[in-house]
Amino acid sequence: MSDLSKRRLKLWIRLLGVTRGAENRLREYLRVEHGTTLPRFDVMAALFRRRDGVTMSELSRMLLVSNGNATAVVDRLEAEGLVRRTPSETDRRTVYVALTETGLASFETLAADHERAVDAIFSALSEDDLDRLTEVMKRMGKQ
Amino acid sequence: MSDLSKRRLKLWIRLLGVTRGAENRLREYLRVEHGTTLPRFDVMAALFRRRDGVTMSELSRMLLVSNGNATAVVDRLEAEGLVRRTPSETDRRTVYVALTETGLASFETLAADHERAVDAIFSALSEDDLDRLTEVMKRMGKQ
DNA sequence: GCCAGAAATTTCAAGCTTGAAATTGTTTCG
DNA sequence: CGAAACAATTTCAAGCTTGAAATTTCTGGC
Repeated sequence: MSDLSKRRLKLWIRLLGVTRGAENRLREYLRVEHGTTLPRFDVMAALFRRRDGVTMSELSRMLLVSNGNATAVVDRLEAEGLVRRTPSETDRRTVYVALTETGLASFETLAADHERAVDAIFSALSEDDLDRLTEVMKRMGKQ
Repeated sequence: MSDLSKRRLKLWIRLLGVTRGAENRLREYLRVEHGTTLPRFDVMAALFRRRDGVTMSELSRMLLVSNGNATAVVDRLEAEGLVRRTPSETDRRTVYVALTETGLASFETLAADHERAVDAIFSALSEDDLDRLTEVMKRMGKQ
C-alpha cells in the first residue's frame, strides 16, 4: 500500500471523527433545546431551501438517503403537521412535499439556533481555513 | 447573523455532504464485495487497532456511539464468531471484547480492500491537500 | 390502442442508533 | 461495617436507515 493511500485513509478516519462529533453535539442540541432530531431537521432544511416543494425523489437525492428513509421521516413530520404532501396534477406517480405554515415558522426558530450551534462547534475555523476547506470540499463534491 | 457564521454553516453542510457521499460508497462496497456493513467494519477496525481487547465503554467512546449501540453490534459480531467477550478478572462489571482468530483473518482481507476503496474515493486529494486538511482536522478534534 | 419497460413512491423486514431505565458491581466516606 | 454515590454493561422502546419487492402510473415503439 502506498504512503499516499495510507494518508488518505488516515484523513478519512479523522474526517469521520470530526463529522460524528459535530453531529452528536447538534443532535444533543436539537433534542434538549427543541425536542426534535437531526433527520427531521435535515428534511425541514431541505424543504426550506426549496420553498415551492420538492418530490420525494428529489428530497432523498438532496439528503443522500434512501427513498424509504425519506418516506418514513416525511410520514412523521406530516403526522405532526409540519409538512404537507400534495399530489402532482400532471403525473399521478409524483408527490410534492412542502413545509406547512406551522412547519415554516417552526423551522425559522430552529434554523437561527442551529446556525449559532454550528458556529460554536466550528469556532476554531478562521476565514483562511474556510477558504481552503471550501475549495477542497467543492473539488471532492464534483465526482 | 455574522458572515463568518454563515460561512461556517455552509462549510458544515458541504462537509456533511462529502462525508455522507463517502459513507454511501463505502457501504455499497462492503455490502457488494464483502457482504458486511459499515458499523460492523468500524467495530472490527477498532478491535484491530487495540489487539489486546477493549472494554465496551472504550469501544463506544472510540466510535463515538452510544453504549447500547456498541452492545448491539458486538452481539451480532459475536453470534457470527468474529468477536469474543471476556469478563475481566479484576472487575466483574467490565467485559473485554476482542477479535477472534476468524475475525482477525476476516478483517485483514477487508482492511486492504477498504483502504483501496478509500483511496479511490479521495483520489482528488493531493499531498498538499492532505497536509492542510490534516492540520485543520487535528485542530477541530482538540475541543 | 397495446404492451414492455421505465419511473415515482410506498411497504416491509432487518439491522442500526439513541437515550433512559434496569441490573450488577465497586468505591467512598461517615 | 453499611449506605450512598458512582461505574460498566445490558435491556428496551422508539425512531432511523437501508435495500429489495410491490404498487401504481407513465412513455415509447409497435
